[in-house]
Amino acid sequence: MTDSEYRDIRQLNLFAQMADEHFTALMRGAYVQNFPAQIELITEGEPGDFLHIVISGSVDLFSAWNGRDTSMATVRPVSTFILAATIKDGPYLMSARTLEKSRIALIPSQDVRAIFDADSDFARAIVTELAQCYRSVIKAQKDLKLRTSLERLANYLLRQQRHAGGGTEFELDFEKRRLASVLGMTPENLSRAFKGLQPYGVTVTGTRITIGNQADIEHFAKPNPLIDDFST
Amino acid sequence: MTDSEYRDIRQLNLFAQMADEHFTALMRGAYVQNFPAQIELITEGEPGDFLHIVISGSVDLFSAWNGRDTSMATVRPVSTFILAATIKDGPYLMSARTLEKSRIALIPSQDVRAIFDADSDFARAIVTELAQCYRSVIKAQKDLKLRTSLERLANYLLRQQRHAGGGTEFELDFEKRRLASVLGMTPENLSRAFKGLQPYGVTVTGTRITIGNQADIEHFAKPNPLIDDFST
DNA sequence: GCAGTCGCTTGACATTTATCAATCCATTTG
DNA sequence: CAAATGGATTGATAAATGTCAAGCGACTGC
Repeated sequence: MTDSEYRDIRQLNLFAQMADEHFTALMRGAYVQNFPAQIELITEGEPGDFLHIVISGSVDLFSAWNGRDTSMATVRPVSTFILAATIKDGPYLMSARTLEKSRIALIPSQDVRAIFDADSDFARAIVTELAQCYRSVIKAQKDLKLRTSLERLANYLLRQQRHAGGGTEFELDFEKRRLASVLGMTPENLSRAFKGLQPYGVTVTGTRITIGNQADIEHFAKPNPLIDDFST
Repeated sequence: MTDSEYRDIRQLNLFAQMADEHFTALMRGAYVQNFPAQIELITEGEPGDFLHIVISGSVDLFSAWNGRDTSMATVRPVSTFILAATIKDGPYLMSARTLEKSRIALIPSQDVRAIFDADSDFARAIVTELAQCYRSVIKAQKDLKLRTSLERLANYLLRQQRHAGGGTEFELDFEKRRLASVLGMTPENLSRAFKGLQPYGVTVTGTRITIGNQADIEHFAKPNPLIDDFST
């Protein structure tokens, strides 16, 4: 692990406040590996032996049942994933695969649990992180249960726009087939949904989105902080 | 609060291991109140000033957007709800209403956060509880995204059957309109879904369910521990 | 450069789910 | 007891969403 990677990890909310000694201990036990694209890092159901950190690249969390599968989330650098399985010492509930060439750090779950007991700042950070994750999933659940696919897409675009700086033009940050899966629809339907947003001034060219009329699309999407804000 | 209620709360996973002194301090600051049925205890968006504990009765957690609403979960005695808002010191993401006459304890969120810092056993219990909650929502999300409404109902019935002891006959534990909302469908569709399960040996009389052919319904439902087991 | 691959789009169609209206049925209430 | 209420059911219909098949277009690799 390079010094700069080490510092990036140290600056994550999860690790920022803990004692140097404990952070060093965690990092000493960590493995860092480079993976090519499309490698399955984790298979759901396996024991959650490692806390994962994406240092670079990106990772898709997905799940399968009865021949179907769905993307649950995308993890981008620098952040951790599957903290809950680590804490509960339970099986992974989601599988994970690299979307591109990625660098991943693996910290043994045992170490995380041991240092949780020894470092109260780390304990507090873990609690905050878990609460944040929980609330994110609750929001996703509300999005799914309360909105149609067209509304989900519209609100996704507004979130993405804000994330990209708020300009009228921005890029989708992943391929459409996976966006469709994240939004809980088929790729065919996503195509049609983009067309369905044209009357509200949304135009799409490849991965480039243009919001032609901010008021129109917002009036349609009705974004709500209790569903769409990252922070709350 | 009666002695027996006090003991019931003490025995919750969240409070079982903490120091007596700290538990007593939490309880000293708590309010206990009786509410009639159909009272809105919490409105989403308000600051999460209290950790709630259902002592008796039951509470529906729900959310609304753009004129629609959906039940997210039902809380039954004895357990806590909206721990995450308490921890994050953020707004409630869900509203809560009593389903029947209920007795509720309210613990100021500040107290919870203060004692979290002072009692490492309590801190550990909170982390475990949050991880559990997170994983439950992930499972609910998989249920919603990977299954049709008929499949969700079939798996719900199997879970409920197991929860009721595993016999061929058992009772639904809440009214159908709300079951429909929890499962993400309309009451009309739930009615039809019950009919749709008849070919698999499921019969319904009021709130009483009979599983006529265990193998048949399981073959259709394909329950999966990573979606349907409470514990994992 | 060109064949092959893969993702995206489109159209036709099927399935699933929601909506609306009417009715049934059990429970409550006067 | 009768009327009223509210949930449950049913049927007819509409809307949303998925499936299948075909074609387009960009990128990849020989």
